[in-house]
Amino acid sequence: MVVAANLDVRITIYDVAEAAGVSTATASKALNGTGRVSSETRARIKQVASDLGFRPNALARSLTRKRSFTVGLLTDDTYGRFTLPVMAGISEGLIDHGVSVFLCAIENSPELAKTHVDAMLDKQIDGIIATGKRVDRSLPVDLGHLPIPVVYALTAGPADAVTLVPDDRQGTSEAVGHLVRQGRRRIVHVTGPGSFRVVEERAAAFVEALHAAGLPAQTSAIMRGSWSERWGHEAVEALWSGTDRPDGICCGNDQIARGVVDALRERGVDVPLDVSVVGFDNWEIVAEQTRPPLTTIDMNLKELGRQAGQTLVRLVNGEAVETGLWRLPCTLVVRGS
Amino acid sequence: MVVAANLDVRITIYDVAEAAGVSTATASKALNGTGRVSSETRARIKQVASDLGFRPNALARSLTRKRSFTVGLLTDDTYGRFTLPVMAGISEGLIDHGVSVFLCAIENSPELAKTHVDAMLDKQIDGIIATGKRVDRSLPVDLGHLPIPVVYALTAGPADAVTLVPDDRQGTSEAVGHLVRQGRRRIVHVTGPGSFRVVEERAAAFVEALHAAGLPAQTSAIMRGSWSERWGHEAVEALWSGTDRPDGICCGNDQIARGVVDALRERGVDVPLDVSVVGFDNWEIVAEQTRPPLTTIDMNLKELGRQAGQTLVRLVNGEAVETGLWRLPCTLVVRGS
DNA sequence: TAAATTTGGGAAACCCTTTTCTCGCCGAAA
DNA sequence: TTTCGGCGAGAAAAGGGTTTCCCAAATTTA
Repeated sequence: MVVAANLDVRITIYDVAEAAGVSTATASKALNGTGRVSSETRARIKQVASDLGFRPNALARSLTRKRSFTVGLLTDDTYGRFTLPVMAGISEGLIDHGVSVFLCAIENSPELAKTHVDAMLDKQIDGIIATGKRVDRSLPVDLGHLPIPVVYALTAGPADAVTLVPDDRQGTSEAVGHLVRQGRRRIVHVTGPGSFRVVEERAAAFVEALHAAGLPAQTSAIMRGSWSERWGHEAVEALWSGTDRPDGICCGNDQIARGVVDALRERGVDVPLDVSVVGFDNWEIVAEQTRPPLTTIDMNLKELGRQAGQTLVRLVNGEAVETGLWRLPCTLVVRGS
Repeated sequence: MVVAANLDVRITIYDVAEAAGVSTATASKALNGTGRVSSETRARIKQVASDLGFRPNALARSLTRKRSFTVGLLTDDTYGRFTLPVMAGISEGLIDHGVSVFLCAIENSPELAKTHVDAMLDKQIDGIIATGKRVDRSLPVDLGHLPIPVVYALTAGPADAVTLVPDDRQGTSEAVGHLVRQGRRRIVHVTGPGSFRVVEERAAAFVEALHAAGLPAQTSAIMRGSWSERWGHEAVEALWSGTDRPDGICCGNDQIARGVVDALRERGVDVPLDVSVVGFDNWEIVAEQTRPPLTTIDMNLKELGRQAGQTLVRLVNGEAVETGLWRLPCTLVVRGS
């Protein structure tokens, strides 16, 4: 049988105290495990609280504790391809600590960002996580002089803050390493626009990885374009119109890789028999639908989000945390290409 | 010149009252536009508050007002293709009302969902928006007996609540109407698994739209499969192995449409010269990269999110709102297919 | 001019919890 | 038997606002 709960009458600590025949001070101490309360009294109060279904009002608690167990999540990425796994990781990593997350989609608008930040400050949030879609761009709002800690994830932050990003270099090494292990010797890098810092980082790592494998690395082996399938097609056309055709292609993202694989198939080049292709991002919707499914690099964004959340909690708790850029490892995901 | 703000010393209403030479009661009334205060006094207090940079502590305010100007957003969709635009719309539609949004990724776990809901209830949220990836599935938590209003968006809700979904029927009509206007007469529908309710709704609307156009509509013109590019390929293969080939294909989503278009191109069938193809979802990353770019149906999910947020606010304000399923119109987006 | 209103503003209670300070009591040491 | 220390518990003061009276002065009405 279901007992009709008095949903619109919240049980307060006064009710608990009265029912247990103690003062609210004692009830509070008993319930929170602070202060000095005899174990019998403590047990009794806890029992009463549980019987009554008492749940403390977090607002009132935050008012005195000056901790709201709430943090803000700022993002300029409504498209969400990168941000969403990060957000999910943050949410997951924080709920265990009883921390809730305010979502703020700021749309690249400084005014909107300020509105959100002010609203959250008024709500006494404990900290902020800033996240975006580009590691080399910062959000259109200055979070540097806030009275609360800020952690940056997948967006540019100041040097004296913690900024979490995927380790693009290590990820690229993994990709090249895989191609080398497949016996590939003529490897090229088809990547995005040089205006993206990750492009140059990965390009440098690409050259380095080839060297490490004892392979020649011409800079001509690095082809920059857009982050699109179209560019994958164009790159293949350019490569196959010459005589020095590659047998391994390391791509800047999965969309380019998809274009490359499609273009190769259309030319009758077999993947992975004739040419091996590795993508980047492990964007499953693209990687799994490619024929054959893409071997690619996963940036472990969910884990990155989780760590961002936990780092923020540590900062809020006053723990010392090493500032600067944290590069989190990427993982090779082997599929069919 | 920048004045160094005392960031760690919050200005309270006591400070404002003292500086203005009035009581806190008067200050509160003046700032909130309530009670009876002379217009000069009101103006003076407002000026003082602004000079001091006073911002009320939302926690303290919520404690007495019993309104926290915070709502919860529950989602089981960490992949986010559908949810993210909805979330962005919610966030945008609510910040104008000074309402912040708690993000809860519940991952299909009832325990996690309950943890989140309890945490938010403790934080005195004013309402909840439940959102998901399937209109015919509900979240793994019962939100029916909560003391606060709940709005459902893109997920199944009880009949006595407001549930917002895209108008799949109208969207399908738009798609078919477009094909008909292109002069197409032999139109088929390549769609997803029959286990999805939207599939059957769209199928029914497809038949209806053909009738309305005076075209014959056999049920054999509806081909159900998976939501994948692969299925698009397979469907084309099946269709073109017969003699009764279509000249218009209405697809269940953009991925299927993409597969269809690719398969047609590989067969040397020209899109849109020989065959017109319409997708569904307007998932830009797919639609724009298809060759030619996909004509498709946009579900206006951001607008749906915005309306969900505003509806929730109205419910929180005690306004009467018509319950049941709200079908929000879709829009045809014409591209090259 | 006296009575009845209206007006502007303040005192105090309230929202719910935590925390500090105080105090009585009991057992142990002197 | 007195003193001291520790223990358990409560009173009261935050914490930062809002809101409900209530009162005195100014204004209107009779």
